Amino acid sequence: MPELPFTLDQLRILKAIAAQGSFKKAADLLYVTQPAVSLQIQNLEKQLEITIFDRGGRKALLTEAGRLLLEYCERILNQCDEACKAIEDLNSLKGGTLVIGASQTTGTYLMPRMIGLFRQKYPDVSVQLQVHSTRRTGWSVANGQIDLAIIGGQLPGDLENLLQVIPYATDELALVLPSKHPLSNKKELLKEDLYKLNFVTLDSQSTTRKVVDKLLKDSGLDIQRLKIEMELNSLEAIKNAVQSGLGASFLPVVSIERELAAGTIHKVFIADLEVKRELKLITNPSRYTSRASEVFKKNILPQFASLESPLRES
Amino acid sequence: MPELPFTLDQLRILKAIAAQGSFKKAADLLYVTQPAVSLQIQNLEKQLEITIFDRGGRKALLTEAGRLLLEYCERILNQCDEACKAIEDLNSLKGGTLVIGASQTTGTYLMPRMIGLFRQKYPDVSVQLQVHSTRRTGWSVANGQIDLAIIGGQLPGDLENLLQVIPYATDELALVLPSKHPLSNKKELLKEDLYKLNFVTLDSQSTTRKVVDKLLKDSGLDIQRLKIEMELNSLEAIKNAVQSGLGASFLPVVSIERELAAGTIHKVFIADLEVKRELKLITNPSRYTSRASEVFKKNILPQFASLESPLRES
DNA sequence: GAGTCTCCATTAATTTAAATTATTCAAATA
DNA sequence: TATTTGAATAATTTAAATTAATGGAGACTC
Repeated sequence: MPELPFTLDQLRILKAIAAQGSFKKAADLLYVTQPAVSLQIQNLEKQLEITIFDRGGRKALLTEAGRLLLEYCERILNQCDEACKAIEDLNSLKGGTLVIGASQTTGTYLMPRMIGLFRQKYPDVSVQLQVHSTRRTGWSVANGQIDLAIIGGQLPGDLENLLQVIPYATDELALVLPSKHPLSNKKELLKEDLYKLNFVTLDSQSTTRKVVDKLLKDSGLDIQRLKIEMELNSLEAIKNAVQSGLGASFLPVVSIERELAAGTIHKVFIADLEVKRELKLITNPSRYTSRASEVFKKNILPQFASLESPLRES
Repeated sequence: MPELPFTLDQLRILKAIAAQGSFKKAADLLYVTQPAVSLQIQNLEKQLEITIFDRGGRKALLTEAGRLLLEYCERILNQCDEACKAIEDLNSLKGGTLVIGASQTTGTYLMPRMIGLFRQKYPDVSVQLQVHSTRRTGWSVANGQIDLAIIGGQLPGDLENLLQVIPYATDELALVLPSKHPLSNKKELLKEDLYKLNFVTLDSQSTTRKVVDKLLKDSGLDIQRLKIEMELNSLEAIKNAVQSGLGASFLPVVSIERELAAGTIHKVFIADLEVKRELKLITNPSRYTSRASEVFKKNILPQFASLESPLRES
């Protein structure tokens, strides 16, 4: 790899002299002294083994070699300016990309609203949302493919230490019934009532399903006795199934806001049982945090966080 | 004019690290120490207020900002390389332009051969020949529009001091007669014989004409008594006129080599009279001398110079 | 899982380079 | 010829880069 025979400063000086037609004026323009300019040009001429300026008369005139160099000089300096601008844009969030990871639920119901708000504030940052399993999302954050993510499940142990995990919000998994279900007008059910219901659930691989199962089990219920009508792999499908009267389900409240308002499904409380899960923000502390990521974490997330979230403080 | 937030060296280092995936390897590649690389990148990051590399693991990975900068970096460095190559080409005469000035005579009969030889040796240098009066050529050399010139006449006094004038060759202005002229078979004429001839001459403005007039006058001839059949402004026209038997003329020998060989015109000597003029090389010592000009002066001109020329020495 | 190796960051000391001031030189203007 | 303006030069000061040595964190070895 060859050494560079000139510096950007020298090119800048060359350009200034060419524009001003004088070493002195160029020096004034660049806020340096005239000898500094003279020396830099001398160095440049020495290194390139060419004469750049005719210093004959009152004005400094370009030689042929000087004109040739000036052409490249202009192009190079323009590229530099452009690079600076691009970097500035990136810093001021007028560009760049933010990659957000999320689980199915948050990715479907929460993230779109967050991203909408973010894009409203920073329309020039392109945002990419990657909806994957908790596990895969965790790994993506670990190796830098994702800037930050919201997950609802439990990370594998090794990732737990590697990543920064901040409790972000509490997501209630509400028991919902078809609106014409006999139990749907009751304010509160007993745990035992659950055994009378037919459930439409997520498939058993899903993090949300696992969370629900664990909570029900922990509260003393025998989940084997619960009747599962069908297992679907999409929350939307489950919602439709419930609305169609096919059964009950535990669904994240964020996913059924519209349906609850429209009255097409009913949410019922269960005595002594709250099915809730912690949504957690995960980031990779050992990796570079982009401005966009920083801003998203500081300004956007708190607006959607529940009251208990540590993010509320910032 | 804003200060530049980075240097070419920094960009070079950035590129090397990105290519090698390691600070150390980049340092080795660039023949500098590792801390030098680290510091340069730190400065770059500080100045641009961005993080360029993820130094998390074993490898140095580019951040988004880093990738953005690298793109510009490559473009800028490419331009720099191109500029270097262009300058090198210019230095090694693989490019550039040589502007040569000449009077009518040398421009028509001498220069084309010289330029041919030059172009044979340096086919990538474009050569421009400007045929003008001695006066105008002198001024063009003075203000740098012409790199070097061969003139046959006398420069205005003010230019004489400003420019470097080197005697280059002696150009004989031979007396030529139509081949069927009664005097054309004589070996030598007497000065008085000139009064018997009809002359076809250049117009009285021309330098060559003035030179001839002066020499004849100095040798004791009364130029008023010489019969001038016609005045033409082109040597070629005069040659044709002589060949057609319209009269005699003093013509530069270089311009009539072919005609003498073919015997279509005759050259005759005059006793006690040599009509000769000095062809002079003029250059501008206060101006930059291009490589092409240097080479032309040193390598090409001597090959066509007469024995007495100082250029023969070099 | 302890040790070693590799790689990046940091610090201090030296060296090198660059900018500045002051001065000289040259050319153009009056 | 005297005066002014611009560029080159010399010497000092100042800043910056390099070197060398140290420290720390991850990765491979046994």
